[in-house]
Amino acid sequence: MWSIFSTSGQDDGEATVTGAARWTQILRHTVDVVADRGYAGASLNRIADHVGISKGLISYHFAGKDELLEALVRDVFTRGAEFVMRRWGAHVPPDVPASEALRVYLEGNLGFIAANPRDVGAVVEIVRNHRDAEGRLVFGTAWDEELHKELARIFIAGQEAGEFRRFDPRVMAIAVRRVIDGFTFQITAHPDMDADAFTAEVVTLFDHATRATPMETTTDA
Amino acid sequence: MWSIFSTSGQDDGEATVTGAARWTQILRHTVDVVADRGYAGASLNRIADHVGISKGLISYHFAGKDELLEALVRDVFTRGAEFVMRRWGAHVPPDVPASEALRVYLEGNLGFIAANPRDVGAVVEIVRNHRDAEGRLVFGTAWDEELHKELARIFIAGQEAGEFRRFDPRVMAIAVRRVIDGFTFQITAHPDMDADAFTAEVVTLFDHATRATPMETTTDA
DNA sequence: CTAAAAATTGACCACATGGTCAAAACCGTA
DNA sequence: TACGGTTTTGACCATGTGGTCAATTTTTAG
Repeated sequence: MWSIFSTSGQDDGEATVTGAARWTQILRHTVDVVADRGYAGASLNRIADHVGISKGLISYHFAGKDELLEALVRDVFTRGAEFVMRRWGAHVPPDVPASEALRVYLEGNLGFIAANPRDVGAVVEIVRNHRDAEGRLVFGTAWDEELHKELARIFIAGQEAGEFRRFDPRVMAIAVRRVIDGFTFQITAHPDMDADAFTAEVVTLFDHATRATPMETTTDA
Repeated sequence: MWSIFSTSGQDDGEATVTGAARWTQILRHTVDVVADRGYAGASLNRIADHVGISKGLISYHFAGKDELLEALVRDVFTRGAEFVMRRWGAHVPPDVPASEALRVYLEGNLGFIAANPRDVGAVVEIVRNHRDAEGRLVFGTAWDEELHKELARIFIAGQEAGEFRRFDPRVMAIAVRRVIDGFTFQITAHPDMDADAFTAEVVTLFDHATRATPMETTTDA
């Protein structure tokens, strides 16, 4: 699970302590700039100004803007994966019912977002906008594909166990991911919202959406 | 309903036939460029090249890039509203059950997207990215707010009628809108997908998500 | 204390951006 | 044909972009 990037933790190629600190500092400020000026507004100049350093220094620590953004995405993603896995390990014994797995998945993801809204916001912005020279999304497609496959596995397991009704796992996966990402926007736009209440609503929503109705609990079609 | 823009139909300020034709032509090509190069990749130069005219001519027909993008959004939005309203009028007699209203809402929206994926894709791209000089989203917030309110009305009606279970109408509205917009991305990434099947799945999903379970059909808490 | 290494600056580059404008081409019509 | 309005171009502008690099400061180690 969670395997788009094979990286483990800090992939920060900086040798010295100073270097690593700057590296982190630049990433943190990049998050801020992207989060409140958007992908298009996050120029190297603006980021440098925001950090309080010269633009050249960014180039000293990162090969180019692409690498900076990639590092940002990788960093937040890795932390998110750790966060979710920690919860998973704590709450999910082997062979849990799929509905439990789904609940933990949702709570984990929404929990991480609630705790790091700006970071996740920046990542979403980048994933949704960063393109190569030919105009193809750099992360976009593969990213979604991976996350959807992951969820689909949970759904299929639940359907085979008769726990979930029959539905297209792909469509349900899209719905779940879309709602999760939507939460990022919501919490950004309304920072004072009740994240736990939102989470509870979403969990219930998808519980109803997936669970087999008593009469449908039969075997195959 | 559907009232962010008070405009009715073509707001095209062009007096002559030629002018109106160019106006439309530029908008159509802008859709194409935004749809496959993204918001950031849609420069006036690229749009002009794509149309086969000089950049200056765009400025002749539109006061600026902002106005061009606004016109684009308004145009597609208006057509979408008409599309949905037509279906509504055809299929929805007064005092329909809320579940029917929701179904028609979903089918209308997804139907329009399936019929005009690139146009809607471009609009989503613009709405999600276009910012003013201070970095605030120009459409983003108000846009969502309006659409959510609309859906919330349906949900509240359904809950008052005992047809829907008790849930936060706001959260459900967010979920519905997120899934609808997600469909735009899906159909863009996989143009050969089965839109009707997807629609059916989504309708079922939200039917389960909203409908009151037999035992819950009671009155208030 | 000194010399090498690391970190940092600021000037610079080629290029793209949105926007302007005078000149030219096009057009209907008197 | 000549006029007047509309349409269209292409050169131009100020600004911003990502990126480079020699020169400089700061840190580290011998």
